[in-house]
Amino acid sequence: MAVTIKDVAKRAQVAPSTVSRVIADHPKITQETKEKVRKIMQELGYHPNLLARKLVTQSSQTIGIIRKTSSKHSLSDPFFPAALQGMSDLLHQKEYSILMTSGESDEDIYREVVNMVQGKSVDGMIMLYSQDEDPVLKLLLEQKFPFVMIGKPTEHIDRVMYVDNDNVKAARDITDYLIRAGHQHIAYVGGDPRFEVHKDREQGYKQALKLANIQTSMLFRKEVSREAARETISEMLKMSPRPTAIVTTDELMAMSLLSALYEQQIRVPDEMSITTFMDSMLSELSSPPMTTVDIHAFQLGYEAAKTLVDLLENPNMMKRNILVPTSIVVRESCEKISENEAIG
DNA sequence: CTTTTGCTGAAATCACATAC
DNA sequence: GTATGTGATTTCAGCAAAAG
Repeated sequence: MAVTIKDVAKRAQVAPSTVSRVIADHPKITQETKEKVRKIMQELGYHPNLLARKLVTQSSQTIGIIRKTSSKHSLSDPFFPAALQGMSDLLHQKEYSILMTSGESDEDIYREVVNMVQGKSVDGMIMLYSQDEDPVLKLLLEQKFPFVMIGKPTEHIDRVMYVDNDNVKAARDITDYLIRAGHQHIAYVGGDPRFEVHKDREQGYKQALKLANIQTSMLFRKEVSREAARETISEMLKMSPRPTAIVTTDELMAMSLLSALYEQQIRVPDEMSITTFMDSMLSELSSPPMTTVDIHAFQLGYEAAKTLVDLLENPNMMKRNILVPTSIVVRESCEKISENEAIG
């Protein structure tokens, strides 16, 4: 039999309620009593029964994390571990544990979320994505379940607390950076436009071109794979005028494009500049090292978790959204070009 | 003598399985 | 079909001792 609060109480010659208050560090218990009880807990190897606690408090001290439907790469995408680190950093401080969806399909994930919500296995959720017509979002809103989104909601924006970058501005900035480096023909390789983040960045790219009076936009939407990257690059090489710079939305995409450029013996950055969002070790260690838009994924995760915990502690709190600033990290993958080269 | 402090100890409560 | 047991928490009336 496991040691219970009553065993501790008996041994320490106090009431069970006193032991409970010691655990909670209640201010009305003297330091002396606390020390005595804690010593007994040590001796007996007592640990609170979390199931029992959950039963009475109606809280699991657990946060659910909803990943987007995984392409096979979703766990290798450096965004995920970086954001997870930020979330677990704060959640650990606040003594919450983490429960993550593990499903591969939309249906699996939806079912897992239903289980978490209806089964009350988590107190709140963090969504790691924002997608059009998302049944998961609909469910959370209908059930009035506490959650925070990383990304900007496409609908019900007044009812959702979210943490995001200004992706439109970030994409505009990085495109503008290339324009000011002399590039006139800038290709953009985006992701699935059902996700808000991809829409925003695409829009930012277009805005920058428009502001610079550049007519030709070269837009690609590809999945992340070696094959798709090869296709993209060979399509680009056939274009006239040929792009001298690439903006990508996804770090893994950037790496696969870099690899495809290498295969085609296109020199980076001399013949082709390339830049991406997200800034992990991959960008730092690639060859050449990659100029990136650092979206501060750690901070996105951290702020999302912080907002959620605040909300759980104070359910009536005012709706709050956070924009995490982005910054351009300059490395060797982009180069200035002269007017002549740009035309030729 | 009254108030405050620091506790007591019983009871209600939670969701659910199993026993009666 | 109802009663019971699980373990921790919270509440509440109440008590003894210390403080005012």
